[in-house]
Amino acid sequence: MITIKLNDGKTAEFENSVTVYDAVRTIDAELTKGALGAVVNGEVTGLTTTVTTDSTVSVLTFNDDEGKRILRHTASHILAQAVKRLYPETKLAIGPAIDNGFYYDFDNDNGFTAEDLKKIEAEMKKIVKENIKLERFTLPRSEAIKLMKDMNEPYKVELIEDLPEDAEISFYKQGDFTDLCAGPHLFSTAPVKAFKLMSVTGAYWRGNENNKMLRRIYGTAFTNKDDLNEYIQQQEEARKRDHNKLGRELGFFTTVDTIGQGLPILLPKGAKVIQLLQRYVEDYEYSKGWQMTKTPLMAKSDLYKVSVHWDHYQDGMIVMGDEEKDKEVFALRPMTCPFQYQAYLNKARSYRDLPLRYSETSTLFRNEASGEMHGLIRVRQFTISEGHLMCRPDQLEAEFKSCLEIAMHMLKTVGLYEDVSYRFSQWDPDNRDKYIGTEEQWDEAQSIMKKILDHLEIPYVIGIGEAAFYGPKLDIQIKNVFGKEDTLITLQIDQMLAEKFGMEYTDTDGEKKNPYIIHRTSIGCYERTLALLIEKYAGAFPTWLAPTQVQIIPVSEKHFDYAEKIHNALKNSGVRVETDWRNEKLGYKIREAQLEKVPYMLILGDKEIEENAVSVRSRKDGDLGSQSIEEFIARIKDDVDNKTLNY
RNA sequence: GCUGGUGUAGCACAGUCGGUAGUGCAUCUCACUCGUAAUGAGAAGGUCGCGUGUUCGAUUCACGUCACCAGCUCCA
Repeated sequence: MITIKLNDGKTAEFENSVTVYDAVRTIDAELTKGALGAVVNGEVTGLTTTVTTDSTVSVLTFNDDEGKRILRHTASHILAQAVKRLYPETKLAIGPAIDNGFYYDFDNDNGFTAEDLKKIEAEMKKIVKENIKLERFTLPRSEAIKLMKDMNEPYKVELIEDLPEDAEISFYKQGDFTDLCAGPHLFSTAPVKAFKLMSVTGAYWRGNENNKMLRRIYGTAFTNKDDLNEYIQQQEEARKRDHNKLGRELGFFTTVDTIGQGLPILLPKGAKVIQLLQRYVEDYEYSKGWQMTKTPLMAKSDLYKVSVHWDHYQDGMIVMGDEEKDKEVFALRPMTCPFQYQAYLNKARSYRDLPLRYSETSTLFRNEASGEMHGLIRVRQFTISEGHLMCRPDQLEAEFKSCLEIAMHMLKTVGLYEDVSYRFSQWDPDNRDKYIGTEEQWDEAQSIMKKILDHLEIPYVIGIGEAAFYGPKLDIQIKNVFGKEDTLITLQIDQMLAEKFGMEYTDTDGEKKNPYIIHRTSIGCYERTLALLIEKYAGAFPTWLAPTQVQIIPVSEKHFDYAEKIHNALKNSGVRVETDWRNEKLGYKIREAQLEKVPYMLILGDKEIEENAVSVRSRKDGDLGSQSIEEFIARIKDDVDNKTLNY
């Protein structure tokens, strides 16, 4: 006899073995409703798994992340089955569940058109309706390979060959379709009630650009149509915030064919927001003991050879000239490090000089691959709040912490603090060519950073192979409206470049030593930050960051004199004010200002002139009634001084 | 760089199965002098992304190229 215990405490006994589903149904049939999978003794499994020992079982539904994954993983198999039915020559690669859905990679020389997707969806509907049972079976390695060879699935053969010798090789079979898969899966295709194929794109086999590019079909799946429709609607709503659309519509930036890719024009509104951020960051950094440098935007190749960028980063640099032909070859700088190091080298340093904190609002140039550019998020020229901090080993933790605190402060101030995640980016020991330094140096730098991060209780994930070539990083990550993650802020520990540059300090014992260097940014690059702020606020910036804070709307031409008086009063108080001098109806001008997302409108007519007041309309709350100009100015100043994030 | 898609007036989009193009908003002019999300009338605005080819004729077809979009790879 075995005892099965549900997580709510109810138990039952069974002979020798029982499937998870039967056990749950026997103990509490209600729980089988909406069940997609289960957790048995802490392990996620399918409902048809057989249990042979005393076990604790809980049921997974669509409300559980793992439940969603099971449904969507099966949906990806249904997709593959439909594709094989319609296009039998197609080869299968991989098809996992992902955050908001699933995908499957296919090798199909003809690709898939939008029409094909419709056909595939129709076939998938049939498969769901057929209510096909999924059966799991395992095979010894050689038989598994033989099966996949017989089925003419070379990618699957390759996958099996790469599995460890002792791995259990499992397959899932659903009717006329069998796939190599670790599972778990649904017991049948029927619960995949609502799904949609979203797009077809290219993806390299095994994520390696030297491999063949496969066709990836993305889709999503839910247990009912309402949830699917809600999700699609949410996606559409999110896309309305897309900075690349909204930022252009609202006049923050534009691009011009003849200038080139990744080289956006920041229009007055975008430039204003960046100026406000930049001033704030520079002043704040200064208050925290950082000194500003201004270093050249380009240098001879000699500098980059010292910094090893010439060997490790040349593809990413804009190089002017040809070393074969030209006496001097220049390159635009892709980062500020080697330039600020020259400031350090300007004189002999003592342990008393450290920590030395150099900041710079630094314009950088990177020759990104042509397909990488994206609005303001990924560009070829950008300006970053860059900084390098040279310190002694005993200062490293406190200084790293203070750099992190500045970054956190900035995230809170602009309102992105809740939206970020942390990645501890480490080197990849299996890919030595990408990095300089020894294994011991990497172990040391990474263990120092780990200690600091653990000590500060930073909830990070580890990114293998994401480190800079000279050291590990703490990357502060953020997702855009499409769910794509980018690095917003980075803090790096570098114990290699100081030696390359001959940067030293004389320690208390009279010995010359290399300082540790922290590479860091406090708000990341301004273009990217602007993009994410546009998406965060849907263009409706908090008052302290709004390009225009107040729009004055005279009721008619009769009120222009008074409008001018108020305009000047606001302007003299440092408020960013515009007046709509056009001869238009009041309602029209309000609508325009509202669509421009100006935080405050002031309506000025006979009534206000008589009362010597202003009527305030808030973008968010509508008509706020009238008040004196002094009161209104105080209100704006309060928003600005407190960096209120009300929007 | 790769896969797929897109490119028609400032913006959003029609359209031409090959005979040089429209609608709405915006712009300009005139009238209205207006009270919290669009007043009315008129005018102007486009070598249909760029180049080459096919053709009597190309915005439409083909090829190339540039830019934009999504994804992959890469990265702040």
